[in-house]
Formats: sequence, structure tokens, C-alpha cells
Amino acid sequence: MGVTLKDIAFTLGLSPSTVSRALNDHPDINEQTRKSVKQLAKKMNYQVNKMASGLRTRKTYAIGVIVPKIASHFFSSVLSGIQKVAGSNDYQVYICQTNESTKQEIKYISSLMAGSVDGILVSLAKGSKNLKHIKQIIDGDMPLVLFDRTSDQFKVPKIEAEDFKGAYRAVTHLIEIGCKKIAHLAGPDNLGASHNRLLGYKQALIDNKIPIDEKLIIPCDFDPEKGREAVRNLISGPIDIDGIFSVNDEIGVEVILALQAMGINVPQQVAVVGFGDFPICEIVMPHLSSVMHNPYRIGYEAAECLFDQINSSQKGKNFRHIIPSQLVIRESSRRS
Amino acid sequence: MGVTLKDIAFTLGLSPSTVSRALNDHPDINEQTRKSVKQLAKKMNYQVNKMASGLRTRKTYAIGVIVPKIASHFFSSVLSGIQKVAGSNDYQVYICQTNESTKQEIKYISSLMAGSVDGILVSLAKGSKNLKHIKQIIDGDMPLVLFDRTSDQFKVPKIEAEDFKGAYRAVTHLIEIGCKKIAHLAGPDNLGASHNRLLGYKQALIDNKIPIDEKLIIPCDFDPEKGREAVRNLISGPIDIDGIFSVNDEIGVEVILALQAMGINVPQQVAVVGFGDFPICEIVMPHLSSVMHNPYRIGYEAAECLFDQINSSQKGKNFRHIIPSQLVIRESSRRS
DNA sequence: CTGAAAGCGCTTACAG
DNA sequence: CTGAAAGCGCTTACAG
Repeated sequence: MGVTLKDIAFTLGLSPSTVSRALNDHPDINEQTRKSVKQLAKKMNYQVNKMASGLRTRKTYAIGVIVPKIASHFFSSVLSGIQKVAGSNDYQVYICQTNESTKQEIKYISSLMAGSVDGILVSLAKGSKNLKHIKQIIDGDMPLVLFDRTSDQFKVPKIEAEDFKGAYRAVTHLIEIGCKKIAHLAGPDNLGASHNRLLGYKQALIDNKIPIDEKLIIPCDFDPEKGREAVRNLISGPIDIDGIFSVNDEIGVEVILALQAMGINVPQQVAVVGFGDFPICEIVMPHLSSVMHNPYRIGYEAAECLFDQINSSQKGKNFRHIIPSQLVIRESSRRS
Repeated sequence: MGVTLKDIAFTLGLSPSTVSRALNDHPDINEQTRKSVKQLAKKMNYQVNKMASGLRTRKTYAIGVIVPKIASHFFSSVLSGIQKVAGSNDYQVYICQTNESTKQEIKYISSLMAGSVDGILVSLAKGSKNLKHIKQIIDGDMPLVLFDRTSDQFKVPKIEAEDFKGAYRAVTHLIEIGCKKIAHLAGPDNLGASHNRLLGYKQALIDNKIPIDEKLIIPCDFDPEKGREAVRNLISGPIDIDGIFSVNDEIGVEVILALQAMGINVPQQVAVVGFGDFPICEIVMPHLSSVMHNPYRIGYEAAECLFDQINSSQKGKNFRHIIPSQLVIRESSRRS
């Protein structure tokens, strides 16, 4: 099938070397030669064989992305952003799904490290605590960017949603509408994102002189079922809560459904705010207030940051890039 | 970084040829040799360079997937299924997102055809009517499987949800609960999936001796906003509908929200059934009845079918493989 | 059962 | 400005 450099060279009476240079815009090449080569290449529908050029140049023209789950609103949007940037750099994207398994994460990383990509983007599995495999990427001089589910252990670029401030705003808002006892359904604490949301929650309470009650902070591990359970316990127990800030919208939505199933009015008795601004916020009744981050942009900027490293062959600096978030107030926290 | 065949060969005092054969389980190789080679390879963490072996064998160890949109419940689940199969075949997956643009579709296909993959899975963009680029894949002898958004123009394997029967069951169910005037919010008619759902709708009416009223069939182009609009027109107009079957759940959910906004009781005045059984069905109130298909399995079987072609180097036969669907009845169509 | 040799298609230092 | 040559790491027909 394939048209090769040799074919073009033969047709034009040139050497493959010259054709290669012409196509790669090498400065030495005669303008006329370059033109005719490019013209013929186009006419013959020549496409460079990436395996061959990759073998020669030690470039793979591919990046790897490690995500916990493809089939989620957040990560599939992030992936869109990554695709966009990769496409315009003429790179392919290998998507690896860990299903929240550290074992899978390790496996994928060692496979990617075996020379199949030029750089790696990682969003950690929620259970990943021993992070030797991440260190391995850094030690192997492979460009790396962490996004969303990051870890402070590593001095590499991290792209995150504005988790702390977003959570802070959400909780401040709950306080402003009159909530005095606000529970937080928290995510896994080893992940940057959920940790920072928890810190934002606490800070908002502190700044408003509301005492922090550890019994109101319930780890839900991103599991909606645990969210329902937490609500049942919170309500049946002795504590009289009047507001809930949930680490994400999936849990937030379940919270609303669970409260309603118990005959509790949202937002009058308990107001609810989630995080993510997923489409489901506008489907549940009452609509769920939420912190809007921008997954597409998180992916976009993470990829740009990775390509900066790949193209400059400079190590990624240790910085944290925060994508702004914004509180979207809906009926679940609007009191008349 | 990389350990090569040569390194192993040198250490063991063998030739690279022998090492290669040992690792690839060539029958000629001495059992003892094979063992020691494999052992050392493991110890040295040898990973075959896919570019080099691909260049030699003309295999890419990659497949391409063309989807309209990654960030959707349906397609991201399909992709999970594809990933699973690809992974166990030790293949990479190149995901290409067309954003429903035929132009993008053409671009991606010509790029994939340039030798970067061993096979292609396609779900058509909704606007794609001129399908020369698909013909190009077939003419180029590239293994191909169409899934979900298929076209009957081509004699290739097609993996589809049970669209016709699913729709038939959904509409029959609406009739059974007493609906007499059932509208259908339809998808793009050039796509196999939406076309078959329309046919199922019609057949159910015919079999129940309900006349088909073309005014009750409203094309919504998979656009929830058009779904809302259709509902407004249907209700404000002279027609008195009492049931709606929508081509997918995203529109079905909007239908419920729109009906409620107009003060219409669901399901008592108008019952609603969607298609897809997305998680949002259990978030909207009342919960949306829907036809459950199995996107993960669609992806899984489409990929298996593609690997059958790749591994046997036989052309894909012209068949249609239907993944069973099942009606899930919820409050939106449960009348007391 | 093992090895030397050729070659996949490309890029690039070296020479002119 | 252009070409001949070497080599990236692998596989495999050919020879022994």
C-alpha cells in the first residue's frame, strides 16, 4: 500500500535523503526542489511512516494518559481537551483506564515507560498511596504532568481544579443562606482534589467562627451509595444538620434523592451544594447547586504543559496550575 | 534507557536472532535456551520495541476508533469495552473524536489509513451521508467494523443495539398502559440506530392497530433542546398526546422536565419512555423508563469482531450482530 | 538448533 | 545544495 520516500525520490530523480529533507523543511534545501517534492508527495498521498521515523529519531509521536475511568463526565471531558492539544501537535493519545486499581496503574506505567510514548499524563487511582511507580516515571526522565488527582510528593507540574477556593465559596454560600450545621461528604484524603475541598470546607467554617465538628465530615470515597448511607445516619442520629457540601455531584444528587425519600425538604430544611457542575445538576429536582470547574480546560492545559516539556526537553518544573472555578447557585441552596 | 535484543544476546553469548526466536516461542528453539533467555529478559526488564518490530512485520499493534463524542455516557462505555479487548490482545487504541463532523471523520480516516493502525472501528457522525471515506477503508483492505451508528450501504460487520425490538417493546408497553396517541421524538434518519428505533415504533403501532400519524414523529437530531421545543409544540397544538417515546434518554429527560414545567403530570397525563438506560434515568423525577442496551458489550463485541479479522486476515463478513436490550419500567410510565 | 545477513522506511552526520 | 552510507531494533528466509 504505502508510498515511501524512495518512490518519490525515484520519480523525481532525487535521493531519499533530499526528499526527506525537503519534506521536513530542512533549511539547506533548494526552494524549487522543496516545492516539487511537496507537490508530488501530496499528489501521491504520501504519509510518513511513523514507525520508521520514530525508530530513527527515538520519538513515538504518542503520549499516554492514565485515568481512573473513561466513562465519566469529568474524565471524558478532560480527555477531549487532551485530544485537542495532542491532535494539533500531531500526536496520538494512548488512553489507559485503571478502574481505580493501583495494580493496573503500575502495569500501564511500566508498559508506557518501555518506549511507547514521549510523555505521560496521570490522574491517580483513588487507592494509590504507595507511589513508587510515579517516581519511576520521573527517574526515567519521562515528561510527566499530574492532573486533578495529584500528589504533593512529587516536584512536577500539576493541573488542578480550583478545589480549595471552590469548596470555600460553596460552604460560605451555605453559611450565608443561614446554615449553621454543615456536613461534608468527603472524598479519599490522599488525593489532592478531595483533600483541598476538605480544607476549603474547614477554612470557610473557621472564617465564619463555626466550630469544626469531625463527626460532620464523612468519607464517602466517591461512592454515591456511601453518600446515601451517610445521609441516613446524619439524619437519624442526634445531630441536626441544615446543610451538606458534597465532594462531587454524583454524591450530591444522591444526597438530594435520599433526603427527599426521608421526607426532608431541600433546600428549606437541608440545603445541598455539590462540586463539578455535571449535567445531572439540572436534572435532579430541585436542581443542584454546584462548583463549576472546567474539565475540558484541565485536560487542555495539562496536555499543553506536557508538550512544553516534550518540545523543549526541559524537565517539568514543580508548579501547581489552578483552573478557576465558579459557584453556580440553583434551587438546592436557594431559600426564599 | 532501553534494553535491546542485542544486550540480552551479548550477556548470554547468543545471537540476536536466537534471542528473538526464544522470546517469540519459535518451535525450533532449544528448551533450555528459551528458558534462560526469558529469564534474563525478565530480569533485565526487557520490553520489545514495538516500532522496530512493527516496521519489520508491518503490524502496528494499534487499532483506531472513530466516535462522534467521547464525553458521553454511551460512547465512553463503548470505549471501555473496546479498551478491554484491545488490552488483552496487547493492542493500543487510538481514539478519534469527530464531534459529529464529517470533515473530521474523513481526516481521521485518511490519517489512520496511512499505516498507523491494523484495523478501524467506526460509529458514524450524525451528518455523514456521503460515505466515500468508509468505502476507502474497505477498498484499502483495512479491517473494519461499524458499531451503533452504522449504515446498510456496506457489506461489513455491524454491531448494534437491539434498536428495533427495544423500541417495539417500549411502545407496546406505552400502549398497554393505555396510551392512544404516542409521539416519537426521533433521531437522524440516516443512522441505523435511530432509523431502527423509528421502525420499531411504527411496527408497534401497526400491530396494535393504531394509525401512524406522521405529525407525531418529530426529528430531534439527538438535540435535547429540540426535544423541549417539540414537547412545547405538541402540547400547545391541537393534538392531544398521552405518551412519548424518545430516541434517547437525554431527550427523554428533557421531555419530562418540559412537561412538568407546563404543569402536565407524568405519567398520568403523558407517559414517557426513553432509550439507553443512562444513569440520569434514576435521577430525574419521576424516574424515566428506558430501554437498557449495553454499551460496554457493544464495544467489547465490536472489538472482538475486529480482532477476528486482524488475526485471521480474513475480510469481515457482511453481518449484523445485535446486542440484546431490555425494557426497564420506572415511574415515568407506571400508572396506578 | 543456531547464526549471519538483509531489510523494513526513515533520518542525519559526513563528504563533496 | 545534494547524495551515499550507516544505523535505529527487530524479524526471518537462508544456510549450515
